[in-house]
Amino acid sequence: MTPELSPPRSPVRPGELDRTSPVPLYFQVATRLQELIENGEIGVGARIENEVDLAERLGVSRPTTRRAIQYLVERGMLVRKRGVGTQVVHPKVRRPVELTSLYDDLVAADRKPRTEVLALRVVPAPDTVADALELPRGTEVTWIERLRYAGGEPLALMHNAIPVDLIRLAVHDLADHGLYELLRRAGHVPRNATQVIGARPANAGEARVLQEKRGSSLLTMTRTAWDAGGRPLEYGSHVYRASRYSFEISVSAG
Amino acid sequence: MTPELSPPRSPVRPGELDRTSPVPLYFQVATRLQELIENGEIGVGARIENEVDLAERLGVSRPTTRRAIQYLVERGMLVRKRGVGTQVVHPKVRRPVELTSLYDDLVAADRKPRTEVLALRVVPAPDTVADALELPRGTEVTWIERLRYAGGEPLALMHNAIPVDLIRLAVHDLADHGLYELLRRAGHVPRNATQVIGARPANAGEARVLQEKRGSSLLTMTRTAWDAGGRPLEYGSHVYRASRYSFEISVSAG
DNA sequence: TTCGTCAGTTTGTCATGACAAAGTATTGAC
DNA sequence: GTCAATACTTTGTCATGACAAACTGACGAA
Repeated sequence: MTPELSPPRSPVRPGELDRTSPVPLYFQVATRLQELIENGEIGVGARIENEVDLAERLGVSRPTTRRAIQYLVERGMLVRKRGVGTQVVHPKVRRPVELTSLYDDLVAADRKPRTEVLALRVVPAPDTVADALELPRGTEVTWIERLRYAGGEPLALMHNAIPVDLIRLAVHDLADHGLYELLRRAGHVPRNATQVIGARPANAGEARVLQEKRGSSLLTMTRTAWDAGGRPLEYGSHVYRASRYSFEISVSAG
Repeated sequence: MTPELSPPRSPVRPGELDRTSPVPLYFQVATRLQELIENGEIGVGARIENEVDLAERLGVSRPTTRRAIQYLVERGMLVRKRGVGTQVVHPKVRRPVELTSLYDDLVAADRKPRTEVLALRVVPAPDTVADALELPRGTEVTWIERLRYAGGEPLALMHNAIPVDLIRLAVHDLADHGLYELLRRAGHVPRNATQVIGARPANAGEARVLQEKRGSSLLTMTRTAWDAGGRPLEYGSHVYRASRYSFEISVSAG
């Protein structure tokens, strides 16, 4: 029943820990373990060394080792069973570590994104937008309209609203970078978001800028994003060409 | 800048802890804190008592208190800042605790779901399905086709494949319960999933059963779900009427 | 006023030690 | 041979103690 009972490997060598570093010990251990797993040096299903031995061999305490392992358990790379041990789980279930934006995704997929900024101005927020951003109705927000290209073809028409006091945006910044990258650089790290994804036929204006036929299917997405403290960062209302794009989403419970 | 600096409340009273219970102390503390937060007895933005005092007052060690708080931090209810304290965050950003299925969602929204089972048989898995479920190509799987109604109207056409050795399914079970509920009841708890969401026009057959016009927009979703150990539980390929349904998704990083 | 310094508060990291609970493997009785 | 009891392994829980790092606010010097 038990998978390959390969002899527990030696995951991390003691010399690799740096006690003078500002990086916490548990994090150094976790990072090294993660590398070994991602490089396949500890195969899927294999058991890692038990906590007690690992701690002793590395010269750290058991709680420190435990915390390192726990860190990887929480992001779904390892599973622990009392009385059995700790095993590496299949890579597919691992949780994404950051909230990504379309631009980041396209860059990562080498699809050569380009952004055309259609509008950038400060306007009073419509009620739905103000409610989403938890601002008093009528508060002014930075309003952005962008056309996103990938591989030379139009892909999405994007509308965003951002609280004015959060960040000063310039057209050339938006042309060269994703919105989330700019927010992060300004110290506002998106951490939670709710998205509503739907579909509808394209109207005439959308069909024109997206080079689709009128009536063809579009994916729609409205999103509100918050930082770790629950502060609303961004409201977005976007349409994507369904013929060229789909959402890939990882969900994990617990 | 700081929100209401209400005096730190007394969140948990010492008498509420039961050291003879098999429920871990840290979990008892966490549960009680969670109740207080959800009941609004500790308001959004309010600071909770600091770790050291709380531990002393409850008669538990600081690590135990810390672990309780950490538990709530990880599910997004609390935020900690070194040198500042621990605050309650806005309810909107809290992470869902379970992977829900369409049926559960409809029940919760009181939209009176009904399910018509169109097919339930064992067939050799197509290659894409076998790959998704990590089975050898050609392995037999349980294949389900269902038509899901809500409020008397057709809503979605659903196709699922499930490893045969996982669960024995009966038509009447599927008619009365969601697939995830049945899986959970059989001891297979879905924990992670990847979904790909897209859109396309309806073909003739889909339009007929869903009572839509041919060519109207449909939402498509393919999903693979795994349990905590990384074992594939289910592959699904579904289409939804875009005019009646949209996906609401919470994403959280870290 | 403005800036830096310093003390105080609070969370973050780490070590050591102990016992409990769950699962596995072995042993022994029948 | 089968089954139950036992020993062993491994993770889970909890306590105590210590110091570090980040933030706040008050104070004082320029």
